[in-house]
Amino acid sequence: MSKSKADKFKKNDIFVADIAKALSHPARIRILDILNNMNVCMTGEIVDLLPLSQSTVSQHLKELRRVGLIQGEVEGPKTCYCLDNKMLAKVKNEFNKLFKNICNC
Amino acid sequence: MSKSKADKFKKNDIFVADIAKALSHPARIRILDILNNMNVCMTGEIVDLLPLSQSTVSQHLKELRRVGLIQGEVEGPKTCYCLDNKMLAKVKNEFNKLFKNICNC
DNA sequence: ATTCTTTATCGTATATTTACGATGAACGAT
DNA sequence: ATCGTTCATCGTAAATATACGATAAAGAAT
Repeated sequence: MSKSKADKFKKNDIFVADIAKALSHPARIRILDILNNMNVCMTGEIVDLLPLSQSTVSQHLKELRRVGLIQGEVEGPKTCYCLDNKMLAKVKNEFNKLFKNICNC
Repeated sequence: MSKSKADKFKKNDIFVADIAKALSHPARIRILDILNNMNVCMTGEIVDLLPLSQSTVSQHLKELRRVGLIQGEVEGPKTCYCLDNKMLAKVKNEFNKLFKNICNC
C-alpha cells in the first residue's frame, strides 16, 4: 500500500479546493464580475444587482473576503469593496497550473 | 432600480459555480491529479490513495462524474475512470475567461 | 453452485451552506 | 440629541454536503 489513510491532504489541494468553494455560488461569481466592471462598489449597489436579500449578499461578500478574493473598506456608514488583484493573480496561477497539469489540450 | 430581484442568475455563472463546487473538496482535486498521472484508474486504486473510506470516495467520484469532469466505464466487477478531456478543455476555457476578465494582471 | 472481489447505493449522523428577517453598531444629517 | 441610512451580525429554518458502515449487484474464480 502506497500511503497511509492517516495522511492529510496536500496543502495546495486544500488551498485550491477552498478557493473553488468560494467560487461555488453564482452570486459570488456575479459579485466578482460586478466588482470588476465597477472597480469599486458599496454593499448596497451590489445588493441592488442581485436577486438576494441584503443579509444574504453580506454573507456572500464575507465568504469572498474570507479567502481574500475581495477587500472591504469601511467608509463611514458604508463599506467599499474591491477585488484583491494580488490574490486574484495567485489564484489565476493556481488554476492555470491545475488545468495545465490535468488537461492535455 | 436596475434589475428585478426576480431575475435568475446567468446560465454561465451557474455553470462556472457548479464546476467550482465539484472542485471544492481536496479529495476531488486529488482524484483529478491521480487520474491525470495514471491515465486510467480503477476505483480501488483511487481509494488506496485517499484517506477516506471506499463509499466516501465513490461519492466523490460520483460528484466529478455529475459535472462531466471524469468518465467511468464498467469493466466486469470493476469500474475504470478517466478524465474527460473535452469537458476539461471547456472548463479550462471558462476559468481562463473568468480570470482574464477579472484579473487585470 | 458457491465464494470472493469490486464498487455503487442505502441508511444515517453530523456539519456546513444558504436564505431571510430582526437587531445593533457606526456614522451622517437635521 | 434625535433620526435615518448603511451594513455586518444574530437567530433560525431548510437544504445540501460529508463521512462511514452495511448492503446489494455483478462478475470472476474456485
